Amino acid sequence: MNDISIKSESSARLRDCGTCPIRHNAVCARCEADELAELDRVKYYRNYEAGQPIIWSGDHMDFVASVVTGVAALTQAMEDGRTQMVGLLLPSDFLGRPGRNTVLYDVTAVSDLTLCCFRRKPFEDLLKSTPNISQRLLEMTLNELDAAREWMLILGRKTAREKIASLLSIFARREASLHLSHIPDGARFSLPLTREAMADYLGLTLETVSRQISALKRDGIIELHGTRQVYIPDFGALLVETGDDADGGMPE
Amino acid sequence: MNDISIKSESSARLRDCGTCPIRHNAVCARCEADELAELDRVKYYRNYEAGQPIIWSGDHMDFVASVVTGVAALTQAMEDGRTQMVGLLLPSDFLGRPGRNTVLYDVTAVSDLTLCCFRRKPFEDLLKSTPNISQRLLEMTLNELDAAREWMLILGRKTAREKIASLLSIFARREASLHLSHIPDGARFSLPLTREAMADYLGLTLETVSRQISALKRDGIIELHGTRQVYIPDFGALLVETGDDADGGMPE
DNA sequence: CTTGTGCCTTGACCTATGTCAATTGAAAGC
DNA sequence: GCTTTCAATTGACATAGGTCAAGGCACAAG
Repeated sequence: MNDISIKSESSARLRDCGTCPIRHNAVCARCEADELAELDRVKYYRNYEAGQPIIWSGDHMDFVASVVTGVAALTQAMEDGRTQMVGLLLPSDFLGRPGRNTVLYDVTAVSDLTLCCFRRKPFEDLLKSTPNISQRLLEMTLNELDAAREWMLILGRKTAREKIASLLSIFARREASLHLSHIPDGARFSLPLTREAMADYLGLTLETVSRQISALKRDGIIELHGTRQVYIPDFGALLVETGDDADGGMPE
Repeated sequence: MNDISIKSESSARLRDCGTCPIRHNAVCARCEADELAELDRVKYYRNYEAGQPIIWSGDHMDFVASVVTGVAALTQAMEDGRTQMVGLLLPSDFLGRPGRNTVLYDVTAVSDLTLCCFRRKPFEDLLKSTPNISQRLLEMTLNELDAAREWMLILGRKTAREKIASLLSIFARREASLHLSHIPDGARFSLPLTREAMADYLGLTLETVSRQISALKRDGIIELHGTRQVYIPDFGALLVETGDDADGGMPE
């Protein structure tokens, strides 16, 4: 919600890179004016409503894109309906795979979403000729790989409670990095995902997610306002619940 | 073992890129003679014995490297000893993270291992000046990200039996892509991992791994010679057990 | 051939999480 | 202000996989 739900009316406003909210974080972060102009020639915006599919696994994909506002999810599905989220794209994240014209997972808009799309072929050409783009993309991809690996530890080894705590701390941290400066003690944010989407993210069922959230609430680790607004009185206490060492409780 | 266990005696022989077994797959795959010469100036070889640690999470890492022969594992550990493998590096795979001088996971030699190392700083400079390197690295990183995402589905949603079947089919496929041409019906290979390492890979315990392997054997999906030699009479049957759709059983 | 030392297998039992089903809550349209 | 609808909670119960413990197998060293 809040800063996420810019709808179609704004697509005109967004056409200018100068005022683009992700100007300094996306693939184009390092581009000079002339390079932006090149990109501009192959770009267009697209809007999706919350819940809308963007592409299906196996589809032909003739563009790559940056998420401007909103949240998109990459999910893999099995025949029998089991589903695992394998990527969560937030503003400035990159969607698509230069060098491949087909897509390996379903992509869905989790919230209302605006993409800044680039036609794939010309983008690939730019990639070759513009180190400021290809190097930024390499950096972003390495970051995503690191995130994916952390996620694997969560999926493979953590208990349900630890999984939920980990997810909440990820959101809390991100919220902090956007607005406030650092230490998010007393963080407050609204969950961008339904219980079902959280379950898909964490390899759980929605019932287990619900139960563990209730348990964390009972134990005073989190407070809920309604069903989406989360308040974290003591971030350290939440961290302990994630099972990640770091320090955990500083007393002792 | 077989083609993997080239030991220290060979490190001299390996000094020449011309005869390097990974010449056409590693980061250097696209390099011209002059670019190889540049790389050569900052490179050196290192050998590790099976089981040896290479670096620990948090350590300073002053090199990046290509795996020349052998297998290395990236693992994340939790305080209480739980452990999850998050990457398995095979010959030609890249180790290290340009732009970061510290390492996020433990790296261990799973089998005897030879690395072709590049001093980090000069490698990063080359990366900036040599598109043939940076673009190959981008491509490889995107591939790893795809693999990581497939792995997430395995970790998050598959049953123990499906996990084992998936792992075996991954090995079978790789074996095939090395030696034979394609369809690995009647594949035969030796497991490069102990039961414990497989458990770490799959987010299981070693007992469960053992039980599921026994079960697949009982059901005639695989045959074992000793404890490591695997024979797969009917690859399609194995695929069905992975839970991945594709086609599965062609009859029907 | 004998003894170790690491794997690996197998069994009995336990628990975390999934499954199925009923209820409650809360935002959206009339 | 009601009704509808979709999301979330909660409970009772089932089960896959973890835990603990005892052997077994095979290769290496003597």
